[in-house]
Amino acid sequence: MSITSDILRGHTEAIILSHLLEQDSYGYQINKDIMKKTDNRCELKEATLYSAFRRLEQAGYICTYWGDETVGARRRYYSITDAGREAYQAYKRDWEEAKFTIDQLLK
Amino acid sequence: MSITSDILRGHTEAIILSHLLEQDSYGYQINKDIMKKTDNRCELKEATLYSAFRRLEQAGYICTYWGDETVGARRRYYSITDAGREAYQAYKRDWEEAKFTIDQLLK
DNA sequence: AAAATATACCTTGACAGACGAGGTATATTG
DNA sequence: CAATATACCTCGTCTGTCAAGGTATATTTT
Repeated sequence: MSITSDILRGHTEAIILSHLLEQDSYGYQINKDIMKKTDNRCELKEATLYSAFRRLEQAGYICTYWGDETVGARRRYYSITDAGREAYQAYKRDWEEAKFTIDQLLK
Repeated sequence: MSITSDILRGHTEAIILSHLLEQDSYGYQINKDIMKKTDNRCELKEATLYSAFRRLEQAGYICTYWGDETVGARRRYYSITDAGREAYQAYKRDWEEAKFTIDQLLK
């Protein structure tokens, strides 16, 4: 059983930011890590992931740089900014409150 | 602080079904009740509510009938069906699992 | 050596749900 | 008699997800 798009929606950016709190990473790796962390219950589709990266960069929550791979495909790394860290905390508060509120309604 | 549309998304139908488990009700009342239950943290906008009613009816999860008001505006009542009750239980399981999964990702 | 798979990036267009803005009608209150 | 509350509804816009497609390099399998 996997999480539906409509429930996932609104959490994508927070999930990415959370991941970048631990360490800089790149698209393909983030994708794999999220699946692994959740035993494949949650998969951010590539198109979803990349559109979220664009929004996060636009908002100044992440910045990017190319890795210096000498072998293999090039990697675009993402790094969380201070504004991103603040945004993450806000997202997290929203989530805690939303959980409470939705629980109130689904009795 | 109120819950964002994107987090709410995917829960609208479940929230309505949950409400109808208690008793038959009509749009305007459901709207007010939800706001009251959540101290105005969650408001289903009218357009959102009515489009959800259409989907739920289409799916056979609710059925409707007109109230027999002798005074005041007419009311269209909604009633949950057996299929609706089952769908609600499925929604609820999804929600419990989604909570767990998202919590895993937002550390 | 060729084919398949894995790693890694990306874009385009369709789709669905939330909602702002608008509309209708009746009853009550100031 | 105007304003507010109750009660219904539709249309069109916006936004995030994702299926489908593309590129390029490295490794593994046949």
